[in-house]
Amino acid sequence: MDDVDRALIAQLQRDATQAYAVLGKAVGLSAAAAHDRVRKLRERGVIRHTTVDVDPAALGRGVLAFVMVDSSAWMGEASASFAAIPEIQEAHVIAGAAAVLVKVRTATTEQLQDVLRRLYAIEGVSGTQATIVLDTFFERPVSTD
Amino acid sequence: MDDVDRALIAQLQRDATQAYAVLGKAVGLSAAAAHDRVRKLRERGVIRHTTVDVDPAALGRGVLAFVMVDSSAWMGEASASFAAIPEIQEAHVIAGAAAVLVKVRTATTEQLQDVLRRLYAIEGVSGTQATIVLDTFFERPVSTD
DNA sequence: GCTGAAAGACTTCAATC
DNA sequence: GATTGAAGTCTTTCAGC
Repeated sequence: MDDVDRALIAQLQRDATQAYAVLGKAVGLSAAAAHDRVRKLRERGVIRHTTVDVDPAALGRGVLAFVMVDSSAWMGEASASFAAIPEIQEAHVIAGAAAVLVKVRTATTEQLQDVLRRLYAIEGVSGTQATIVLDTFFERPVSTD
Repeated sequence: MDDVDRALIAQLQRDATQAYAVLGKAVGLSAAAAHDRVRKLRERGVIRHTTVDVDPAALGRGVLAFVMVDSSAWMGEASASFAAIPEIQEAHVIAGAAAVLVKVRTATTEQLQDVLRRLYAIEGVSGTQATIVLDTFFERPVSTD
């Protein structure tokens, strides 16, 4: 994991459709060498997978909210219960109270309310505090700096 | 934007390196037809770009926190100030108080403290409340369901 | 809007330094 | 590890339906 690897990752985060010849030239490597480096980064799990970034609004998910989910019990094993709600994009166990922070995307605020209802149905959930996002400044890949 | 488009997007979110022949077969289309559909989804901005998903820990960003940034003034134009801090992965203007919610990834909690210091240096910022993530249940693409 | 085929470009591997 | 060159595969385009 040296500076060349980091430069390759930064390039791929920007555009993973680049040909290895172009990618190599950008970091000062031949196509085959760039290919070999990227292959190893994938093998080692540094690069998990290649995906597409989709406009949430185009998929009918224009409303973004963060919801703090309070619970009366340890939620460390409740991952599947949250994953079963497709509107939930992320779920994190947080420090402090026994709580989970989730990132939710819905089409409307009515649907957000419905997600809250489904959250309450999860065993142990005792409360929710939703925070609606008015504007997203940016969402970007993990920095390689 | 029909069910076939949604199926194509779901496939690409899972693995954007698939050949169009494979992609087409998965949704019941020829390679050329799948290619044409995906090209149009890109043109229309539904698919914004193709990227790689990187393990944050491998990049020395193993600590995740969400920070609520309170301010004494309207923060609607402060995007660049947040973007200048590479440890900040996301920044959202939220409803309620004049506040911004940011997602931060650092190597250590000491570095998180340093990010808080840099946040305070932004014009108008009056306070921060950091919430450290103990465990991430999941982070996934926007659902096509 | 889809199919099938052809041309060109890219990935991928082996040999070599 | 990196490079060069060759082989195989995939992307991309276009005429036809």
